[in-house]
Amino acid sequence: MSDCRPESFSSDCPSRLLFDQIADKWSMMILVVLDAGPLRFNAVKRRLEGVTQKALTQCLRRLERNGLVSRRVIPISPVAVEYEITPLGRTLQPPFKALYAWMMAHLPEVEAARQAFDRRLAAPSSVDIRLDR
Amino acid sequence: MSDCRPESFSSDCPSRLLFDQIADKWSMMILVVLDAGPLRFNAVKRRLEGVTQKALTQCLRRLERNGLVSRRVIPISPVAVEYEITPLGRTLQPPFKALYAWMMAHLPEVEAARQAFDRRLAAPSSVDIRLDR
DNA sequence: CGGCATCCAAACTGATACTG
DNA sequence: CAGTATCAGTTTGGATGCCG
Repeated sequence: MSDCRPESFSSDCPSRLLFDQIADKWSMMILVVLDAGPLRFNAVKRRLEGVTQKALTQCLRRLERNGLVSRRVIPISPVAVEYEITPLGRTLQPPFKALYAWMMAHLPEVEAARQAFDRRLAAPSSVDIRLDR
Repeated sequence: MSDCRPESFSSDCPSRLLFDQIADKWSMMILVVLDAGPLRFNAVKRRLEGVTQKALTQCLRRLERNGLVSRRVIPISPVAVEYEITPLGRTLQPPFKALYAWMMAHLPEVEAARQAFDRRLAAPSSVDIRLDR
C-alpha cells in the first residue's frame, strides 16, 4: 500500500526515496555552488566550509548516482577531477533557489522567533520565584 | 568576513544557519503534513513512517524554536499536544511544494540514472573480462 | 498521550598516513 | 590532486521503561 498523498509519507512512497536522498543540506549546497559552473573536488570543498572530505565524497557520489552531477577525470598529472551539474540537476535549481530566497528573506523573523523561544525557556513561568534579592 | 554569495557557503554565512536548521527531510515532511491542518504528536508520527519519537521530538522543537510551528498543550487527561504550522511556516510551503513537485516529476529519470550508475559499477571497464562462457 | 531518561550500538568527526 | 584507509573520540540513533 504505497500511500503517497503529500499528507502522508510511507517509507515505500516514491517521494520518500528522493527526500531521503537529496533533502539534505550538503546536497543542496553542492548543487547551488555547481550551478555557476564545473568545479574540482577541492574547489567544492573550499566553498562548503565545514564539510569533511568524507561527507563530501559520499555526497558527490550520491548525487552522481542519482544523475544530478557528473564526474569527469582529467588525466593530467596530478590527476584532476571535475564535477559538473547535469541537465537533470539543473532542473532542481528553481526549487532550490526558491528555498534559498526564502531563507534570505525570512532570516530576521526566524532569528526573532528563536530569541523569543530561548527567552521563554530561561523564564519558563510567569509565577517565577525571585531568587535574586 | 561573512562570505555570503550563493556561490560559497561560509559557516558564518546567515543562510548557513537556516540550511543547517531546516534543510533536512523530517523538517520538510513535517511542514508538508501540517499544511493540511493541526495534528497531535502521534498523528504526525503516524504520517512520517520510519521517524523515531526521539527524532520527531527534536525536530518539532527545532521547528518551534525557529517559529515555523507552534505547540499547544490541551489540558485534558491524558494530555493532548497539538502542533500547528505558523503563518511564517506557511510561507515556506511554496518552496517545499516546488521541491515535492520536482521529486514526483523527475523520479523516473533519477531511477534510470541510478540503475545506469549501478550497472556501470558492476561492469566497470569496457575491456571487461568475460567470466561467463 | 506525550515525552524525558537511560543504555547501548552505529555513525560520523578529525587527524593522519598512504596511493596512483 | 583526489581520493581511500585507519583509529580514537564524540555524536547520533534506536529501544525501552517511567512519569504526569
